[in-house]
Amino acid sequence: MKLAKSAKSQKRVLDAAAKMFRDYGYAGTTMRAIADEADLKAGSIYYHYKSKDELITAVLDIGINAVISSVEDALQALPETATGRDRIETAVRAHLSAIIKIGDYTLATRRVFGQVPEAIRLKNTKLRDTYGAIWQKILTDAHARGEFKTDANLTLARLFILGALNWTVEWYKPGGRTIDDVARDFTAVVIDGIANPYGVIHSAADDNQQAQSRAN
Amino acid sequence: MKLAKSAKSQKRVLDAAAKMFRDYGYAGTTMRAIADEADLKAGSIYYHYKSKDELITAVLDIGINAVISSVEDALQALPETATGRDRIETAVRAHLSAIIKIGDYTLATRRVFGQVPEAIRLKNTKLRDTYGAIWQKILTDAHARGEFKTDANLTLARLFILGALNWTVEWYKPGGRTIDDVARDFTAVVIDGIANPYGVIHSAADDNQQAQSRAN
DNA sequence: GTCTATAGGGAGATAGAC
DNA sequence: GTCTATCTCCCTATAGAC
Repeated sequence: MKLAKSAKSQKRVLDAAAKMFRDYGYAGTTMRAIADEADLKAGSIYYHYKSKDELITAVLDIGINAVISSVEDALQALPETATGRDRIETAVRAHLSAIIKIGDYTLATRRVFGQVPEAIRLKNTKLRDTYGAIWQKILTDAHARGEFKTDANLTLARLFILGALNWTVEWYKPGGRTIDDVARDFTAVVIDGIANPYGVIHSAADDNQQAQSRAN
Repeated sequence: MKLAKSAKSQKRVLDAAAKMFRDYGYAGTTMRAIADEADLKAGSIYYHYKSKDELITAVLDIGINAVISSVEDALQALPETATGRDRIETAVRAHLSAIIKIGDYTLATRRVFGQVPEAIRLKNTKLRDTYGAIWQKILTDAHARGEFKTDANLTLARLFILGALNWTVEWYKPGGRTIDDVARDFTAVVIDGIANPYGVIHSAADDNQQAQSRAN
């Protein structure tokens, strides 16, 4: 699909805006800086966007929406019988994929969210709640199926998961660990924990037995 | 300990700065706004701090240092024999305590870190690495004692923990859940996971077969 | 220590040429 | 569609009175 000239430079402006907002924050990003990055002059931006507020709104919405739809699509592709573990791992993978594809937007979203004018923030908050609800559903459904501890604190678990996921955008870089690896290990921590299920049997002098017994 | 007049208004300026940086970001916060919040005039701030950069540096350092020393102190108060679980729960509790005491600084730190001039950011990065190292040590020590799964991905666990902890400052408010509750449940998720250790034994109507096949 | 006044530089946004 | 030129406003920081 070929883009018209207008749509093409509009996208250039949007990409540039995401990158600058990400690095310099909302107020710290000037229309001139965005224009430079997008290879045109400041005045020309106003042909595509009425104001700086309209630009940041677009960036914020894209950032969160991309993650939401990536995760939703991946979940819907799963069979009915998928377990909570399957769903968590799948959702984490989709979350990371979205970040890689549009990390500038996602990072911008996370970094400037607390700084934009209130009206803009409120609009975007609904989308964030939507994303939280997706995770809440994954957890409560699996809990209802008896997959989790009866007394597991699902709300807290969700907050931890979302916090950890929000943070991935700060450290996950393509080229290192694969998405699949991260998603698997991430899920393992949340689902199984890191504790040795056989209890502490170690004693500094003889960790041989330990290694053997743990190899089951 | 009574503070001299100078020290008192210096602290007022600092507190005001933390609050404004938190809400409006680095560039979005004006010296006038800080002055208003601190009940003096913009010009007077320069008697206490040479520049806006010096102010943000002070706020960033306080924000991260308070968390570091709170956690370090709490860990040192533990007996030698404390397990990884003890240490994690203690560290989480100390982290949350610090946030409650100086949440404005902690939030400011988290929110503006990505936006300050590079020189300032680099200086603060060392402190952040220090904090990461504290957690890494908790995990690797406990792992060496055989408390964790042999193949547990400690680096990822650390990133998970730090991400989740960084996020607590966005949702944890005094008056709701107690710090002790959050710390306990947080630790439970990381250490034990949320999975039902007895396998899936529940059936909604009759997903028995499904449960059996999953019980391996 | 805190004030007022202001220098000097950029900011967002608009108008009109091309 | 994009440019240049410019309006108006507000920023950081300084100087000197009190």
